[in-house]
Amino acid sequence: MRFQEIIERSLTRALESAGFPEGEVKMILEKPRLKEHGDICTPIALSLAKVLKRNPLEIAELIARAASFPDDMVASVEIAKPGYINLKLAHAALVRNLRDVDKYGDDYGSSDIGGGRKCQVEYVSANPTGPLVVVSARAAAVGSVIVNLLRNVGFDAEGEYYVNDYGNQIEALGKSLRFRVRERLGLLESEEEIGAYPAGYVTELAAGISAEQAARWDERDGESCTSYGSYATEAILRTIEEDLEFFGVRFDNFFRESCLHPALVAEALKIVEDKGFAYTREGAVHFETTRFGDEKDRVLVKSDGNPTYFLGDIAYHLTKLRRGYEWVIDLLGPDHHGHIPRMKAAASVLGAHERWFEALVVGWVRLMEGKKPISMSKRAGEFITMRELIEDVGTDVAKYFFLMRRTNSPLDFDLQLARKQSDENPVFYVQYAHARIASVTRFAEEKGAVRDRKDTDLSVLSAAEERELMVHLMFYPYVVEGAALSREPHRLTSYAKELATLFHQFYHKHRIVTDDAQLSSARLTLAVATMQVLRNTLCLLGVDAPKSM
RNA sequence: GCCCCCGUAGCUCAGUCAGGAUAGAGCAGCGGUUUCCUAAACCGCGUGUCGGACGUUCGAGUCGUCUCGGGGGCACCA
Repeated sequence: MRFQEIIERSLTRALESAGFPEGEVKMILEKPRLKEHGDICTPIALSLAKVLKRNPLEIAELIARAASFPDDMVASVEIAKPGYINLKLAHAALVRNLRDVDKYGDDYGSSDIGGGRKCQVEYVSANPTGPLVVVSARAAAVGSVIVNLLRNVGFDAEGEYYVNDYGNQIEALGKSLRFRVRERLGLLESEEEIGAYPAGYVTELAAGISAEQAARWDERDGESCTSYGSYATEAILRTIEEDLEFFGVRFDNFFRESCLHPALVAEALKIVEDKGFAYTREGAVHFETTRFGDEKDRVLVKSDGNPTYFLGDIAYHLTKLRRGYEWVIDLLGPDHHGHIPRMKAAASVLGAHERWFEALVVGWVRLMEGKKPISMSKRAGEFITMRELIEDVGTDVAKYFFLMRRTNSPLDFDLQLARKQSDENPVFYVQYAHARIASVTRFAEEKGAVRDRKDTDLSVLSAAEERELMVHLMFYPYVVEGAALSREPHRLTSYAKELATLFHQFYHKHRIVTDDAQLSSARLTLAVATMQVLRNTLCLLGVDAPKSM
């Protein structure tokens, strides 16, 4: 059982025996900002004071007196100013945790609170009409970490990429490709237009198509350009997959929109109609999403008889429901946040429970060269791709930058800063702590210093820096759990940075490998535990944990 | 016009979901630390209208209303 649970239970019992109503207020454990306030605090008495209209300090006093914590868990209980109850962890608990880190290793911090429930995170899902751009890189970083986090706390989580390989845009892409092919072959007629995708990568694709091939496609498809379209889509999709691989992001599945047509799309439509949420106006079938709080009703079938993207998306989510996911998370691009209400409406009509569908919006990424924003225009074909970004700054740096901030907040990505292989670059700070410990263990080995797992007397770790480091290690499972349950990867980067700081401070003040075999062994145990937790954190972030730098 | 996101230190951001203890980091700037396990490190130096106003509260960066500024969305496109 986690220490938080033990403490929560003790506090709940204390509330009971002191005669305070249980469940009236939520049990909250916090990490105090100031060291003097102990390791854990709870404002429970303050919350109760509000409900009971009594003096919070008195309540805190009564709870503190009624509470009995295990001696090997809590060393002291204090009440403070407005009504806080501050707890100090027992050294025995910190030591026990150190042994747990050693024992569980890569699994330290994982849990089973997900209960094996099957869930899915859909992310990136960029249209296969061009290379991935920078905002997709951010989505890739964030989405993959959310999958890692959910798995780590016991969910059966999968990552999926929805491939929109169907519809107008594919046809438009085909037209642009045909233009480039005919351009190369000198077959262009004066009135032909380049179409929606003038960028250079289409020209490159055109180079791989022979005159014979083009002639066959033209004969078969005429103006629809479907063969050009599917050729381009497949080629682009392959580079997308390669680029994601290069970025170290792996999907469990690429789901193609084309396989939804026409059967599942028809089925989805029928469900909306059968449930009475569809009507026809001006020849188009509408979905009354306004009944679920959307701004306006949305078209499902256009008056030309073709399904909209939205209907396809409903069919797609129908498959998610049928594939047995107990909940699904969609990472949406910043320009798609307006789709959330209609998707919630759709999920509801499909019969999903209230919280089945969750949308997370990934914020904008603005690339900066120092203070200057880099202007990008997708139409003009001027943009920096994900590939170019990670070739420029490296995958670890790119990922870390994307994961340092809250998912939905806009991000200025400073290329100048990211390129620097120096202390200005936060990812190296954390990696350096890991490499430094690895180096110390090598040194210890040379000197014959041993980290004896069983017999080491860890009670000698009594310095302030040692204690703080141990406390922080103890909080790791709590941080992972919080990051997973709130879908906030940036908590991991914050945690890693703090842990690195605490280690560097400890390292600076105390020599690890000395003539004192007992002390060396104890400090090595602490250092190695820190390395393990740094590695676990970096692993969740998908960032390398180097043994030397 | 309606809706969503953002507005916290010179810069980039945590903290807002669960209201509480003197609002925190990093970077930039200035000064210091190495006979000793990696100085990609450590230590010291911060007078912030938490965009603004009003409200709820014993208590508001956090909740509510209004407002200002920045971005985005409001297609029978995907």
